[in-house]
Order: sequence, then C-alpha cells, then structure tokens
Amino acid sequence: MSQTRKPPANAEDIFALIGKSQNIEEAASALQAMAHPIRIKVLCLLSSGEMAVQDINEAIGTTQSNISQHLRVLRASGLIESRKEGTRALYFVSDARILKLVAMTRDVFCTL
Amino acid sequence: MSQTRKPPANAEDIFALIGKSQNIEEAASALQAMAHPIRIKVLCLLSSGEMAVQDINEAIGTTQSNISQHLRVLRASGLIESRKEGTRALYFVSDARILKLVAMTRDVFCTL
DNA sequence: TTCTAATATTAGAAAACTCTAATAGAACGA
DNA sequence: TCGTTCTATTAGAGTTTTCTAATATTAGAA
Repeated sequence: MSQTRKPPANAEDIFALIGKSQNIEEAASALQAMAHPIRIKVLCLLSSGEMAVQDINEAIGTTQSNISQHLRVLRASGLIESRKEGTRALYFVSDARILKLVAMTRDVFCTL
Repeated sequence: MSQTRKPPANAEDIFALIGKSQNIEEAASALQAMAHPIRIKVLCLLSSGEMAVQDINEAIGTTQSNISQHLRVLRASGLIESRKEGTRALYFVSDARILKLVAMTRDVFCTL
C-alpha cells in the first residue's frame, strides 16, 4: 500500500467522486467527441449561438463533407443539436452543461 | 450567410475565444488524453493526491500493463507527472488547471 | 419539371488507439 | 548473488478514427 497518504478506499467510494461507472462512460464519450481540433472549433463557434453548416464551414475551412461528418459526431454524442430552416441546417448547443464545459476548456487552455 | 444572427467574423476573431490555433491543438490533445474511462478514473483518483501504480491498479482493476500504458498516455500529454520512491512510482496531478478541468468534468456529468 | 444550392451519406485507405501476452528493468531483502 | 516485487516496454492483432472523393438527398427557384 502507498504510505504517502491514507490507503485508497474501494473503487465505489472513490468513483462516487465522479459518479457511477455509467457516468464515467458518458463523460469519456463526451470528451472523446470534443477531442478534435475541428470539433473544438465548432463548439467554440456554437457557443455564441446557432450557425448554419455553410458558415461553420467558411469559418473553419475544410471540406464540406468533413465538417458534416464532424457535426454528426458531435450530434451523435449529444453535444449539439440541429434544426432545418429551408435548405440550411442550423446547429446549436442546447445543453447548458456543455456550454459550461466548453467555456471551462477555454479557461484552462488560454489562462496559462 | 446565416440570417439567424449576425454573420460570423473571420476565423481569427472567432477563435480568439479559445485562443490561437496552437491552443486548440493543445486542448484537443489534452481532451483526447482524458477521453477514456480508465484515464478519467485515474485522474479522479489522483485528484485527491498522489498514488502509487499498484494502488491505482487495485482501485481500477485491470492489467498492470494496461494501467501503465494509460499512465504513460496521461503523462505524455502533460496531465500528470510521476516520481520514484524506492521501487514504487507515484503519480500525481501537478497542474492546478487540470484539477479544475477534472472537477468541472465531474460537475458536468454528475449534475444533470 | 429541371436546375441549383445546401447538406448528408457512403466507400475505402491510412493512421491512431487499445487491449493481451510476454518480456525487460530496477530496487530491495535474504 | 538470487529471488521477489513493482513498474515499464514491446509486439501484435483487432478496432476505431479521420480523411478524401464521389454520390445522394432535399428544398427552393426558374
């Protein structure tokens, strides 16, 4: 056992810190979805409000197909949602928790 | 252009929100390093202070090799550090920003 | 309907990730 | 030294991710 601090409690006690095992899986999924430069940029853009795919695409600058695929990843993991308006698709962050997490990521990596 | 809000500024302006492109890469790397159930658990454990590999291993419960490899990923990305004490290796989170990010992740995924 | 603009989907190759199993290395005690 | 404990590394297979290129779909305009 480690002598540098009190011995660890059992796994349940410890992971109660973050929640059930299910929460951990969920957190891992969400972080995984965030963990790509393009997707972080998208989340940043959408932090200010909804945007059409075309505008996201212009702001970030890659293939339309590529953006579309990244948007799908974000939506599949529940980080963003979308609605249709005519021929355009508008994406947005609906969950305040996600907005918080994005803001926090910004804090952490810009406030060295 | 989107008509639902004012047109997007250029990419530089927008990404000033999160920082330079380099920061985005850095953030993506860190999130990627966090984005695994085992590694989230490790970060949770280490949030309370340093721990030896063996103790981490017992708390999480997988192969010693597997834990070691995950620890390496976390260390390679700068999320944790380690020191030696005799035959044991003690791992810890040295950066307060990371502690904040882990705490935040906990907040977000446990406070539905 | 036909054309066009906006978005989504598919396919496939290359790269990265993650596990298991085996082995290596380092520090300590007998 | 020899054996043991703790940790790290390597190798390899299986899976997942990510890109490009091509194609499909959808809605509106002409």
